[in-house]
Amino acid sequence: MQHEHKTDRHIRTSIIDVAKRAGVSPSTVSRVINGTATVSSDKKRLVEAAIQDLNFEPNRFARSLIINRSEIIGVIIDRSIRYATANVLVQLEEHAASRGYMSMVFTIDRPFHDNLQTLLAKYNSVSIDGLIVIAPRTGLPEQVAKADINIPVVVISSQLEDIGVPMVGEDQYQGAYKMVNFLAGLGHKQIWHVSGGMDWFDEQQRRRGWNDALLDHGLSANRKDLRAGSWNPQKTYEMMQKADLSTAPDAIFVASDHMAMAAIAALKSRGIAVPKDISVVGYDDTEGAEYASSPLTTVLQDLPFVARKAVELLINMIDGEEVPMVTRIEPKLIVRESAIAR
Amino acid sequence: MQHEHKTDRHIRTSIIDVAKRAGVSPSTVSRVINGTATVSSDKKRLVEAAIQDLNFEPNRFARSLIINRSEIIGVIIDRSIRYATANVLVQLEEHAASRGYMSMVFTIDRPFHDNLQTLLAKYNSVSIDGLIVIAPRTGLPEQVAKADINIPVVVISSQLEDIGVPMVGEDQYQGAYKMVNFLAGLGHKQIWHVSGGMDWFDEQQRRRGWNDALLDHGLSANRKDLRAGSWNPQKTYEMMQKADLSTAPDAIFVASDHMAMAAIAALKSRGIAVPKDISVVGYDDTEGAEYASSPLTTVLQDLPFVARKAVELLINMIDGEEVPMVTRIEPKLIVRESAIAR
DNA sequence: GAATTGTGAGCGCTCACAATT
DNA sequence: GAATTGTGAGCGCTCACAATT
Repeated sequence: MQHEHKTDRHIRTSIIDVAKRAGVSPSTVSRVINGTATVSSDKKRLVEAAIQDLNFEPNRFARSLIINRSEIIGVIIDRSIRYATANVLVQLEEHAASRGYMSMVFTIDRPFHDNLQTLLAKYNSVSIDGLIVIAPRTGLPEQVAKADINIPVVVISSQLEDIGVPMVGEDQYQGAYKMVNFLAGLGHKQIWHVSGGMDWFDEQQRRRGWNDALLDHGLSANRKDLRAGSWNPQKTYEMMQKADLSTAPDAIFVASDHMAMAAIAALKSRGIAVPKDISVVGYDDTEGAEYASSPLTTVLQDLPFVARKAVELLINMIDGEEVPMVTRIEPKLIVRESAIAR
Repeated sequence: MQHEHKTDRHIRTSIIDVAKRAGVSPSTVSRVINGTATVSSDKKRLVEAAIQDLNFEPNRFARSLIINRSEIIGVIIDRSIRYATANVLVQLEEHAASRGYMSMVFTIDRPFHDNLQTLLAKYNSVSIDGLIVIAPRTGLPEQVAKADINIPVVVISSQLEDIGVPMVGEDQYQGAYKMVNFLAGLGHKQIWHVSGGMDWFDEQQRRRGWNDALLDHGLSANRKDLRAGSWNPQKTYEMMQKADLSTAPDAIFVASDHMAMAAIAALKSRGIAVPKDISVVGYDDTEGAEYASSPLTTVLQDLPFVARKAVELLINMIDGEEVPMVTRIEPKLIVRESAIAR
C-alpha cells in the first residue's frame, strides 16, 4: 500500500484502511460499526468482510474524544484491604464487563483528601464515565461526597447513611443485631463484644447493632466492650489472654471470624472451653469458619450481590436515571456450634 | 469566550485554552508539559500559571493516539480466584501506579482460548502498553504463549516453566519439598498428601515437591495421595471422614491451610488427635492458621513480592530490556504445633 | 549559528451537512 | 421526497519543519 504523506506515523489498521478495502467512505464504516444510520445491505456486507479480513478493532480512545464517553468506569479501592474487599473488586469487573464497560482500577490510602484529589486528576485525564469507590474505613466516603466530581459516583460502604452520594453495602448493623438477638434467645445475659478496627464502618455498625440489641433486650447493664484495636487475630489473642473475665460473660460476639478463632484459642489457654463455658460467635463466614476448633456461628455477607448492585446503580446513573441514596443488603445468620443455650 | 465554529463540541479545557490564556502556542504548552524541549523561563512560568488557573489535566487518550503509548497496563485475572490471587491484584496496581502506569483489569474464565481472544480484542481497542496475566489454573499460560500479542506480557503463575513468555511466581515445588523434608527430619516415614484442585499449578507443583522429597528420603514406597478434588474444605472434610487409614500415616501434607483445618476436624470426629496421633501440615499461612484447633505448621508465600517483581519485569520489557523467562520467588516454612516429632 | 517559538498536518474516530441515488 | 452515501471539519494532542529571535 502506498502512502501519500512524507511523515508516516500510521501504524494501526484504522477505519480508513477498512473503508479503502470495502470501497466506501470512512463514515459508512463508522455507521456500520455503531449502527447509527441505515446502510444498504450490500455495502454493509462489504464493510463487515473488510473488518473481518483486517481483524479490525475500532480505537475506543479516538472515539471517546468525540462522543465524550469512554465506556470505562473507574474503581477506587481502599488499600487497607481485607479478604472481603478484594473479592468485591473481581466481582465488580465481572459485572461491569457484562454491561460493556472496562474497569480502570486505583488504590488509595490515607491521607484520603490529598490522595483522592490526585486520583481524580488522573481519572480526569482519561475521561471515565462513572466511578465506584470501595470505602471500608471512615473518612473516605466524606471526602468523596465533598469532592466535586462531575460524573456519577457510587460508594460501596457499610456506613449506609445519606451523605449525598449513593451508597451500597451490607447492613452490618442488622447482622450484628440479629446475632445478639439470637444469643439473647439462647438465654445469655452477659453478652460482650470484642471490637475490630475502630475506624472501619464494619466495626462501628456491628458495635451499634450489638449495643441496640442489648438495649432492646434489657441486657445493656452487663455489656462490656473488649477492644482488640484492629482486625489482627494476634492482637485479639494477646488481649483475650489478659482480659478481666471475673464478671464472667455468657457469650462473646467477636468482630470477625479470624478474631473469634484467636479468641477461642486464648480462652482455651486459660482453661475456658467454647462453647461449654462461654459461647463465642464471629462475623464474615470466612472460609474455614466451619472447621474452627469450635465450628463458628457467624454472619454471612453477600458481597457478590453488593458488587452487582453497585454496578447496576452506577450504570443507571450514567444513563441518567435517579437512584436511591442508600441501598442496604441483608446479611444472613449462620448457626453452627460455637454458641449453645445457657 | 467566543467560538468561531458553528458546531461546537469543545467541552473540556484543552491545551488550546491553556495556550490562549498564557499567550503562547499549543506546541509550547505541550513542550512545558512533557519537557520535550527547552522553553524560556518566562513563557514556562506563564504556561504553568495558566495550567494552575484552569486546573488543566492533559488528555491521555488524545496523547496516546499520537505517541502510540498509553501508559496503561492490562491485567487479566483468572476468575476462579482464591484469596492469594485477589490480594496480588491490589499489589499490582500499587506498584504500577508508583511507576506512572494505570491499570485496566479484566477477569477471565474457561474456555480460555475463546475468552482470551475476546479480551485481547478489547485491549486492542485501547492500545495498552503491556499485559500481566494472573494464571493459577492450567491452560491459561499456554494460551497466552500461543496468542500473538504484540506487546510485552508477563504471566504470574507457579507453573514456572519456560514456555516462551516471562513467568513469575512462588516456587511451590520448593515450598512443598522443604515441608516434606522437615517432616522426614521429624522422623515421619508415612507421609501422605491431600491434594487440592488438580488443574491448579499450585497443586501440581506442591505434589511434585512432596513426591520428589519422598524419593530423596527413600520414603516413596509408603506414599499415598488422598484426593479432595478441589480446594473446598467441605469436600476435604467428607473425604477425610471416609478415607482408609488402615495403613496409618505418620503425617499428612494437606494442600492448603483451610483444607488442613477441615482435615483436622474430620480426624477429630474419628477420634484421631492432631498432632498426637497424626501430624498435619498445610500451605498458605492464611490468616487464622495460627489459631486453628492445632496451630498450623505451614508455608508462607510472599505474594506482594511476586506482584512487585511482575510489574518490574513488565516495565523493563516495555523499556526494551531483556528479562529472564522464569523468576522463582522462594517460599518460607512456618513451624507451629500441628506437626511433632515421631 | 544556536536557542526558542509558531504553523500545519495528522493520530483514529464521529458528527453535521451536502450530494447523490 | 426519502433513503443512502460522501465530504469536511474537529475532538485534544504531538510531531516535523519553518520562522523567529
